[in-house]
Amino acid sequence: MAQISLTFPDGNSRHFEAGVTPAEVAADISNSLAKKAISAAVNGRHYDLQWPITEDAEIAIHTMKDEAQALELVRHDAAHVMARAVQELWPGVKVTIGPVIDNGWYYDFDRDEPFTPEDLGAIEAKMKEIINRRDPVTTEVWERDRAIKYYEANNEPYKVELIEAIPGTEPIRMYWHGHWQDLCRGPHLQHTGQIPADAFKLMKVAGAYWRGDSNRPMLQRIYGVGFLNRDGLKQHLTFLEEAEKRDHRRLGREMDLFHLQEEAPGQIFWHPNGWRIYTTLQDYMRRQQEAGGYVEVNTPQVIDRKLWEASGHWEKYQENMFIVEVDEEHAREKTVNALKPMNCPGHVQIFNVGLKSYRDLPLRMAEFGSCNRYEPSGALHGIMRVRGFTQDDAHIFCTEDQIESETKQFIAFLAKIYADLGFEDWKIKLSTRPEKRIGTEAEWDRVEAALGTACNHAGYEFEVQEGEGAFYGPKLEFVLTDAIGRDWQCGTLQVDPFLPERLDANYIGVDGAKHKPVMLHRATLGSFERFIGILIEEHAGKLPFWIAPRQVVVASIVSDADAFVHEVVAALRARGVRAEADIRNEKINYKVREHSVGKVPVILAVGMKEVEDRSVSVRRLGEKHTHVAPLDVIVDELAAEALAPDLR
RNA sequence: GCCGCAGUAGCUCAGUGGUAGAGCGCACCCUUGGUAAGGGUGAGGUCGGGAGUUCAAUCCUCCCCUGCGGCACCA
Repeated sequence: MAQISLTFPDGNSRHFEAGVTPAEVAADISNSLAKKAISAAVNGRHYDLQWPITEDAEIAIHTMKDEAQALELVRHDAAHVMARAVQELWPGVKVTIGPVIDNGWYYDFDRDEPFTPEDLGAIEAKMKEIINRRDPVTTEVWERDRAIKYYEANNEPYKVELIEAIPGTEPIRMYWHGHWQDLCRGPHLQHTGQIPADAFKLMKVAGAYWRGDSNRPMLQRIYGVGFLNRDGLKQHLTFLEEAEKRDHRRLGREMDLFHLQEEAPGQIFWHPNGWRIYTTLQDYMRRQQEAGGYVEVNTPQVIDRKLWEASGHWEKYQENMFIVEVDEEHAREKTVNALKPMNCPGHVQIFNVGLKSYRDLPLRMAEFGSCNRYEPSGALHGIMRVRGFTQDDAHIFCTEDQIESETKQFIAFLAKIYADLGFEDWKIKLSTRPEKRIGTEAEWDRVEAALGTACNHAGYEFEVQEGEGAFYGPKLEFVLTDAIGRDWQCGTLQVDPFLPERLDANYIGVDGAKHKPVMLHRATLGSFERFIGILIEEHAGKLPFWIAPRQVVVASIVSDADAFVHEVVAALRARGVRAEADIRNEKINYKVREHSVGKVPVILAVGMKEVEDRSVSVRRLGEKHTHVAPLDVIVDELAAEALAPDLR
């Protein structure tokens, strides 16, 4: 038998027979390591303890102390144990796939009856039982045909389909947890007893399409979360509870910012407090855009279908558009119009008026464009995904040569704004050519590279999403995260050489001939609605002072101070601070509590002492202590703080 | 759009085949209180909408709407 040399993390090497498994290596080191081992790293690859090693390699044996690997295995085995529990409880339920995800795993099942919340409890109990059996996990590589026949005989058609999709070069690996069997690429734990039985929880059941395809059967997905110990689970559940308190829908109600109601699904009724946030942001963005070399325009809401046909929206996007037909009885001519879902065709109309020269490029045309899209009902989500929204949209008409510098400039523009708004943590995704696309490979090569280099030159990393680009061009997505870790695309930059073609936009080049400009669609915040949602969740409602809708409440401690309260409010308002008086017949404790819950950044309390020396008692949100400041000092201080970052 | 769950007072929620309850909030009164809920009294509901079963429906059945969690979608 051939010998191989295995090198351990401490640098020592030893010889073993080729085909030795990590389990045997561990046993060779010590009995206790053999018991504690969960998997191995062999030349950097996460390796099952049972897989044979056939060549010289670097090896490390993992135990539960190797947290990343342990979590991966625990969750993966828990997914299998869950599937086993389901099949033990309800024989005949078909199994499909069950991957590890953030914080846990899911497994998709095909079963006629829906799983109920009570079922989850039963499954959890059965899982604990299986874990306690400490069933060994074993594995074999099977011939493809044998595996297919096996699954056909067991009435598991989804598994057959999975095997058929595995490339011929890959082994078909079967795993057993005791007598229960599943197709799996591994690796896995030694036995089910290595799963901590008190550190997982089944969270919810949801529908999910087989292979993510809405034309295929709807399966039932059970989600679980799992950790290495009870504390890990507890921490996660606490995090979810805390996240619930940051939910913008809840804070929107508590802070009296907006509401939604069933007569206008997906559209927002902005209350005074919410609208102050909106207009403050919009004013700020308008200044940024002016400074950034944009011109602002405004275009119609309701536009004849002819223009949408020309732009291609009628064909490609109609099912997402609100179509407006004028009643024939009331109109001399019946026309079919659509509410604009995007601003681009309108902007091209403005570009097209008069002849443009290369000297006009790049032309940066901005609009706070109010759009309506008929989003699928299931996609609606608070104010983050709505049917009526306003983009801080702009289209940059430029030459292909200018794409890179415009992109770079835009990223810097966006980064500054995100920083001003308190976001340091965001990421860029580059979506590249999709399967269905127009244009030549060479064109795609050029524009994708231009976006990528622009990012690099601007000093930003990006994640590539292969095939996720628009059919007309690649795009950059600027992604922010909500309270429970869901990603939302906010900013975007998309290259579009196509619309100028369709809508016949031209400029006269240096050569005196007509040329087509390239269009960059770009948005910084994305939509005010979504961005405000993220902003609320990011700050848990405690918005930066300059954006806070109610910046200061001046509260009287005794009613004899009421007159001075009004004087303080007036002084603040005169300096541009959003201040309100609270002279209600309530104790100061009550007022402090109420305005703290309402996330008012500053409470100024006024009693007789303050009246006498013309001062106020200052209490900042989140701080327990207070201090007394002379009126004119605090007015200066808050007036300075109320300025937007770009005006300081 | 698909799967599942839910909809009772402004909010959070309890409840019953015989037309409804709590806490908070709101109004009024007492209280003038020094930094996260002082006390009392009172008003407030077509029980999401429609149809059906029943002597009788908020409750049971069906359809629809909206919301929530996922999936799909997201120019």
